[in-house]
Amino acid sequence: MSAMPEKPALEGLETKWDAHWEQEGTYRFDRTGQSRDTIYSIDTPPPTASGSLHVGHVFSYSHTDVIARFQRMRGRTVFYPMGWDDNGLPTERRVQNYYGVRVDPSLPYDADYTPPFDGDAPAKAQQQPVSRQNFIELCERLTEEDERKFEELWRTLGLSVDWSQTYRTISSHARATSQRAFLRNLERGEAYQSDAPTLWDVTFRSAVAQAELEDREQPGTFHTLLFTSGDGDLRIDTTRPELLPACVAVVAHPDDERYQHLFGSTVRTPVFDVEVPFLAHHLAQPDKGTGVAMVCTFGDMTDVIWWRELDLPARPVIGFDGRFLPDAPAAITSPEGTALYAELAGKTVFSAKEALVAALAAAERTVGEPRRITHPVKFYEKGDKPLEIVTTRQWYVRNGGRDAELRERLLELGRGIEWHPDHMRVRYENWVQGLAGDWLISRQRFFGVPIPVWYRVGEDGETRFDDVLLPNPSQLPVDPSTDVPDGFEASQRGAAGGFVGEVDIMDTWATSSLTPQLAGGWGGVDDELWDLVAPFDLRPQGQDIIRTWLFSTALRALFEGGKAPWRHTAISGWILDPDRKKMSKSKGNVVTPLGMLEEHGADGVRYWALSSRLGVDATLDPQNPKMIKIGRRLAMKVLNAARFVYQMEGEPGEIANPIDIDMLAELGQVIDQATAALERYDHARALELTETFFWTFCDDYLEVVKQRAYQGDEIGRASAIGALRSAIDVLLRLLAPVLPFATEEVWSWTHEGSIHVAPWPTRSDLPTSAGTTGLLPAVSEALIGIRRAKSDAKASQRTPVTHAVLAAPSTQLGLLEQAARDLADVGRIERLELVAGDALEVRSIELAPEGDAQAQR
RNA sequence: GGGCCCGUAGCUCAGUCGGUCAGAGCACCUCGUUUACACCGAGGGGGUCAGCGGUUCGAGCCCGCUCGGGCCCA
Repeated sequence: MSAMPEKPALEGLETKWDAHWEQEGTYRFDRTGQSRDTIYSIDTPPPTASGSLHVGHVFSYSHTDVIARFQRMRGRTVFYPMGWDDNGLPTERRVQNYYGVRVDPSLPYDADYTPPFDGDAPAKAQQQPVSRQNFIELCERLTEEDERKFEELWRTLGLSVDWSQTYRTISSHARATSQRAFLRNLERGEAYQSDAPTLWDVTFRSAVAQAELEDREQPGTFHTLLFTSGDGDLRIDTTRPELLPACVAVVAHPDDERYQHLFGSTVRTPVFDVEVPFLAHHLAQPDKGTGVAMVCTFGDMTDVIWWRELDLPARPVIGFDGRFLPDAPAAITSPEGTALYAELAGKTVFSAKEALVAALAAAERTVGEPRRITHPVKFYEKGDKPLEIVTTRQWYVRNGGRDAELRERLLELGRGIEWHPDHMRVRYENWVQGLAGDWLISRQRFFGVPIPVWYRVGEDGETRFDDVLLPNPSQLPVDPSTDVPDGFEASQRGAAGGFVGEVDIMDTWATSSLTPQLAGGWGGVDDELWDLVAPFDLRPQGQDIIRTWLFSTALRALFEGGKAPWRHTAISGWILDPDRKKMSKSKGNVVTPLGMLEEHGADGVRYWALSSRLGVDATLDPQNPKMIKIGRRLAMKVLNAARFVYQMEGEPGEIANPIDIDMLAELGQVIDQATAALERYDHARALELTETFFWTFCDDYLEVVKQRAYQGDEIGRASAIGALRSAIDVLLRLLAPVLPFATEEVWSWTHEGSIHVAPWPTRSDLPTSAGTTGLLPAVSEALIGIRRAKSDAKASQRTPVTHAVLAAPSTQLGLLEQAARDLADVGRIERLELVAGDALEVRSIELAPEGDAQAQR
C-alpha cells in the first residue's frame, strides 16, 4: 500500500505504474498449471515496424486491451503477445534508404559487412548491393529501434501486453515457421507453381495478388479501329490500341443481332493484317462501343477469361519491364506488320500507343477523333503505374478461388467464428465468394521470406522447374540463393546436372497469415504452448484487412488444423477527422499518439477509444478532443471520489440504512449488466453503464450520505462507510479495464496487490443481497427538486432552508420517508415535510433569511 | 451494377425483447467559489427520431420504397 496523497493527480501515473507492473510481472503469462480452458489467448495484430503508429492504432489496440484486462480479472491467464511486422516492402524501402544498400540475392553472405551509410545516406545515393542475409540483418538492426519506440508508446497507453512474449516477422523463427507452413502446403498439394497470366507491376517488377489490387479512376481514350470482315469494315472500340499486335480474336455477345452472321468467320486486324476468329462470348457487352471487343493477350482480366475459355493462342507483346518485347508475335508475317512492330519494340506502353495510333491514322484504319473517357484501372495498391498482365511462372496457394468445395469450407469456417460486430462476417463472405483465382504468393522482390525450394538443372543446362528440390525441416530457415540442397555442392549452383535456387520471396501475407502459429510456438517450436493457446480466443483487427489478414489466416488454419484459428474476432472502425475523412498521412490530418497521451493522459485517451463500439467509426478533432477531456475528467473524479471515501474515519459496519442498501442493490444490477456487456464484447455499453452509475453515486448518493458518514450516529455512520467503501471497491474494479492508471493508483492506497489481477466484481461481493426498491432514484429526483428550488431562487446550494414541503406519490412517499433525514441534511432543511401528491415535486421551500445564510459561512 | 453500414438535440452518439425511450455527454444560458473534486458543482432550454407508405391496439425500433452519407466488391 502507498500513502494517500493530499491532492491526487493524473500526471506521472503512466510512468509510475508501467514500471511497477513490469517489475511485478503483473501481465506476465505463466503457463504453470494452466490448461486451454483457463487461458485467454489473443492473436494481436503486429504493427508495421517501419511505419508510424497513429491514433487509429491507439483506438483499436485499446479495444483489445479492455478485453484482455476483463478476462484477466475474471481469472483467466491471458496470453497477450505483441508482434512486429518488420517483413515487407515498407521495411525494405526504409532499410535501403537508411543504409544506402539494395539486395542482390546472387551475392554471398558477408559476416563482417558494414553498410556504406548509417541513416545519413544521401537521397540519390548509389545503393551498394548486399546479400539477402546481410540485408535481413540490417533490417533487424534498424527495426529494433522502431520497435523500442512502439513498445514505449504501448506502455504509455497501458496495454497489458506481456512484453516477454514478442515476435518479429523477419526473425529466423518467423522465416522458419513461414517456410515450414509453405512446405506442408506443398506436400499436401495446397501450394503449386504454374505458368499463367499474372497481374504485374512494371515498376516493382513483381507479380501482385488479388488482395493487393485497387481500382483507380484514370483518364483514357477510346479509339475506333477498322478491322476487315467478310462484309467490309468492322468497327471496334478500344482503349488500348497498342495491344493490336497481341490481338488473338474479336468477340461479341452471342445474342447480339448485329453480328450473328459473322460468328465463326474470321476478320483481319488493321495494319498488322493478322487473321483472327470472330467469336461469341457472354462477357462481351453489346452496349459498349460497337459491341465488338478485341481480345489481346493481355489487356485486362476479361482478356484472360476469353483467352482461357475460348482456348485462344498467346501472343504476348509486353515484357516484365513494361516495354514492348523485341520480337513480334509469330502471327505477324506481313512485311508492313513486321516493320511496324519493329518500331514498337522496346517502347513503353505510352510511347507504343502514340506510335501505333499514328500508324493507324496514316493507314486510315481509324474512324473519327479519339474520345476521352474516365474509367477504372487496376493498380497495385502501393504502385503508381497501371498493372499489366504478363505470363510468368509463379507459386500459388489454393484459396477456393477455383474450387467451390474449398470455398464452402471457408464460408463454414467463417460461420464458426463469433464476429463482433456480427455484420462484419458479410465482408469476409463477400470476399470469399468473389475470389477470382488462387492466391499468388510469389513475389519478385528481394527482401522477405524466400520460397524454400531449389530446382534441378538438367544435363542439358536447362532448369527443370518441375523437378523441385526441398530442404529438410531441420535446415529451416533456408535461403535458396545461398544455401545448398542436400546432396549437392555449392559449386553445382547453376551448372549442368546441378541446381538453382528459387529467387522469389513470399508475399508478406504468407507470413502474416501465420501470426497465431508464430506467437504460439507452432510446428515443434513449443508444442506445449501451442496446445495451451490454440485455437486463439480472439483476433482483433481493422475492417480494412478482413480480405487480407483475416482471410489468409483463416485459410492457413483451415489447411493446418481444419478449423478456425480463433473463436472470436473483434473488428474496430476507422478514425475520422472532423470532416469525416479517414485520417491518413497523405491528408496531413494525422495526430501523433504520443503527444496526445502526454497532453491528456492515457486514461483519457483510452476512455475516448472505449466509448466507441466495435465496428463503428469514431471522429476525433485534434483541436478539441472532447471525449478525451471527458475521460480525463472521469479519471480525475475517480481519484477524488475514492480519496474522499477512503479518508473517512470510522469502521464500516452492517449495512442497515435503506438508502445504503438500495444503492448497493442498484450497483449489483450494474455489475450484472456491465459483465454481460463485456462478455459479448460490448465494452462501450459496459463503460456507459458503469460511468452513469458512478456519476449518480458521486452527485447524489455521496452527497446524501456525506453528513451521516461524518456525523451520524454509530449505526448510521458504520452503514454509510461500509456501503461507500464496498461501492468504491466495486466501481474501481469495473472501471479498471478502461482507466488502468487512475484505478491502480487509488487501489494502491488501501489494497495490497494490483487491481488488474484482483477478481472481477460480482454481486456476491456486495454486503447485501437485497433487490432494488427505487429508493435511490426517488432520492435523486427529490434532490434535483430541492436543488432546482434553490437555483430558481438564485440561492446558493448551501443556503439553509427553514421549511420545505416535498410531495410524492404514495409509492415513493414510503421510500422517501426512509431517507428523510439524509435528504434534510443535504438540503440543509430544518423541517422537511413529506406529503402525498400526484408527482414528486417540491411544493414549497422557505429559505432562511440572508443573515442566517451568512452566519453559516 | 451487387453487397454492407449509417441517418435520433447545434455537435458526438446511446436507445437491448415493439409498450415511462424522447435519452447522455459536449456546446449554450442561469446560478454557485460547498472541507472530495474549479482539471469543479447545481439547474435550465433544446428533437417532425431523414422522408413516404405499410404491419400492429401501439413503431425511433419490424417490412417496403425514396433521398442523403460512408465503405467493400464488380
